[in-house]
Amino acid sequence: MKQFKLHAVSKKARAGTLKTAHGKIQTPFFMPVATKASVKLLSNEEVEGTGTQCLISNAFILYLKPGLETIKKHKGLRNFMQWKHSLFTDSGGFQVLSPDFCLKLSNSGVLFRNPFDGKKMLFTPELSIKIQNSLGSDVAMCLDDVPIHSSSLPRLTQAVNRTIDWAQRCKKAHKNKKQLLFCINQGGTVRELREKSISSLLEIGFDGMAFGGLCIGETKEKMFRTIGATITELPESMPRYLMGVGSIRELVESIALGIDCFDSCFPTRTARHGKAFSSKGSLNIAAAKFKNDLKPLDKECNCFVCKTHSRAYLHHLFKTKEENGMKYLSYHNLFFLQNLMKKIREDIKAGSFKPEKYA
RNA sequence: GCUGCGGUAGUGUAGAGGUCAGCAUAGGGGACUGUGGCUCCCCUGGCCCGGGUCCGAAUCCCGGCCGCGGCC
Repeated sequence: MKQFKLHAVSKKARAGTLKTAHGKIQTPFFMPVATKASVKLLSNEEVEGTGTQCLISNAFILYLKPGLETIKKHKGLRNFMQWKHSLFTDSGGFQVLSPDFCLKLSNSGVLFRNPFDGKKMLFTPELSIKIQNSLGSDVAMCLDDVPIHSSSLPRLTQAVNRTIDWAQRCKKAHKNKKQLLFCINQGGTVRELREKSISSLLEIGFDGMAFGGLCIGETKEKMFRTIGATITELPESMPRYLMGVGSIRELVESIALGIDCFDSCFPTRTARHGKAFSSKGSLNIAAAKFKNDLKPLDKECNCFVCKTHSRAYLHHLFKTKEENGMKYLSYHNLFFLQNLMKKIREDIKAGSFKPEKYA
């Protein structure tokens, strides 16, 4: 992949650059989610301030609302939301399969009910790609079939085969030459299925490879074992994306296995629920012990929240449901995470990356 | 002074002889991982006080105390 350049490898951990139509992303990197074209509670300037290089939005959700017409009138999603840097779009595979939408899953696609008008519609690989082409994101994701983690072997096998078939259809439908296209492997925590998924997808040929259907309830040990055992099948030149991972420990350990790219709602959602990342483990700011704590969330963090506000103040904002509390913790968590990613990139380049160091 | 109504977790309330006394909120703790943004789970905590009737009383009766209303 000529868009991806590796600069350094420290054991299995990699540092590189992913070039998109709108910038160079230093890897490994983390994307906050802007599902509905906005990182919840934060302005673009604030998101930039956290050190974020790239966001990920959601094709399916944006297709439902505001719809493609509005976004086309703005000449694309980046322009619509005024995000100046790189942007991924997720296919919508993860969302459309939720019981809220999904009526019937079949080889042709996902029959779903549009909650805004009640109409039944078929969401297909071709439609997902068409939407993502119109949105004009820098990286589009293939539509995949994501089985729940407790699925039977036949169901996992079906999902692997269907995801391969859908990836083929996505590739065929993909017309936007400025947009990279990443595929997604499946297979639960069954090594043979993952390997089959990976080899078939490699044959079709994509700009990047995502691990899908992980971190959805299986044990962390199984997740890491699965990634570790199958990531070796990938060519070095291919960027590897672990979808849906956003907690410190999982990020660090996945980077140690050779993952380059992540996205997750975890840092911002957990922030809205009062939990702040820190170098000494996360803290629940609403807990009574912080009522009179004058210290910042993390004394080593340079974010404006830590430089300005005490834990006691943030505790107060949560207890009184002032929404700045959620905003400040969202900002801090993203800043903390992006700062950690930066340190990790530097350490990989310096050859001093050790997973134990950060968690 | 007389009379009526009412007193149930910190707060607001349900409960009309047998309830593990229900609910909401506050308080304490936990969860959240390709987000339909204020979610979910767990825990603590209560029948105003005395008597009486009854196998059994938050519930019925009597007396007190307190609150609100009405009348002298």
